[in-house]
Amino acid sequence: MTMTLGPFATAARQQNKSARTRARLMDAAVEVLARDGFEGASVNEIVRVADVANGTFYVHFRDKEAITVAVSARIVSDLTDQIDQAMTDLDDAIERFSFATRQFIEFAHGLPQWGWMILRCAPALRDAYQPMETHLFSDLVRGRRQGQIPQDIDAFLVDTIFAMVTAALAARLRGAAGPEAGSRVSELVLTMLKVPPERAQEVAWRPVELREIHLPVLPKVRAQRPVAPLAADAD
Amino acid sequence: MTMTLGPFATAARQQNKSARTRARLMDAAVEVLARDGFEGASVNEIVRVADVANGTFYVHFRDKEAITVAVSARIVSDLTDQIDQAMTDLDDAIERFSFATRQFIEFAHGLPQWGWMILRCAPALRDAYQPMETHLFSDLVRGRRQGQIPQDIDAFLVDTIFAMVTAALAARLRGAAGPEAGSRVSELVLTMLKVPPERAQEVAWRPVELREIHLPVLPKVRAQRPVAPLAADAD
DNA sequence: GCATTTTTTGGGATATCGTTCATTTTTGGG
DNA sequence: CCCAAAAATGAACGATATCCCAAAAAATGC
Repeated sequence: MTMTLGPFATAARQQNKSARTRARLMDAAVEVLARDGFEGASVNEIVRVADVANGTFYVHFRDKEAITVAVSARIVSDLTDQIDQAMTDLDDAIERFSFATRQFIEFAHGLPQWGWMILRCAPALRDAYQPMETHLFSDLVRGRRQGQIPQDIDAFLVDTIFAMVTAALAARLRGAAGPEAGSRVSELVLTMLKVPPERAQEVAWRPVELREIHLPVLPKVRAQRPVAPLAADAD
Repeated sequence: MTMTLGPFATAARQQNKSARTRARLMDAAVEVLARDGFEGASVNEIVRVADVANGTFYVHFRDKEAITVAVSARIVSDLTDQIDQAMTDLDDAIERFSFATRQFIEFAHGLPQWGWMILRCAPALRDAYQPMETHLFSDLVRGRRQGQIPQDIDAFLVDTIFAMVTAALAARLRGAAGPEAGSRVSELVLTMLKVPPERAQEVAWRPVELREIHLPVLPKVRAQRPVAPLAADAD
């Protein structure tokens, strides 16, 4: 009966029961959403995977959408935080982009359910995943200001780049591409941005130390829930 | 009671009743799939939209997946056929790519439900939409052989380009981009392929006459169904 | 107009969906 | 160890899902 705990449940091991159950529901939600997509997922399936009574779900979340955005928010913030931390010493925008892309792909590849969930839910819940694009955007305008990116940056371009990176992630997850996926797509993007080819290639393929996956960020422990007569949706 | 007929139903107006109801089911399927996605769509909803008894569905299709691949196959073949026809006089691979991309996006924009259906079902039914990538692939290797594309072509690259084009289509459909979407993404792709910038820009933005939407290709009229005791799935 | 084949119909069997809520179990402080 | 608060439970609701099939309706050939 010693179930292997998911990332959220592991992180919540030291918290009170409510938080622990909530975490198990979130891990289960990731699994189901990754497998069936947002529209195809069902609350019943989530509680089945979480090994929890159906009524328990509604103690913690209002409905399917609520748990999806809660999980998405955590995934997005955990990912961007970790990648940011791993990049504190990088200033050059080109290098930052390449590193972030590679780290992101290898990261999601190491936690495939998170990766699949992102791929399957991002189109359905665009604004929940907006922070990732925003992050990307700010790094790119930095590069523009540094004079390294000749191309003008706007929403359309960021959208395009995001699509390229997620396509690379999809290829990586389905096994069509190996660990070089991040480098390949980096180089393609940089070339597209009219970065000089030698530099694009050098930066994209330079060996780099990717961080270990260390997830999720331990949530702030709160002694007791203050009020909350009914489930809270967003974290 | 004079319902406006969808593209399939219109094309099947002159055929026997079986073909006509089948066509109405397909139009309804497009509408529902575009709105709810593959996982979220239900047979019940399709028959409701088609204004047909639920039992009728199973006379024509085995299940949801069967009708989805049938519709997808028709959409893909109709689209590629029409675009091919409009390109018969174009030899230059660069120009072909740019034209096809622009035509494709404006096309799907003129028939938004088809566009949305492609966007929402392509990830779930990759092989049904493979022909589009294959088409793209062959045009690109042609350009490679013509010496116009310095970049090597492989599945990963085609995947990436396809993702870029569909992202542009999505932006166009949701109103985030105007008619320039096709040109913009064309130029980006060509730049990525290391086509000289001036040429990329010239080809991508040169005014071009896009064909009228003329759909779907009238299906070959067959006097009578020969046998088929139970529904056929693929066309 | 009639008989035969083709096609559609709609209700029924069965399963699962989301959701609520009265009840039971677990938790933790004194 | 006991008791109040917190949390989890699972039976039960109506809605909706898929799929089947005997019967009705429509189309077709003579």
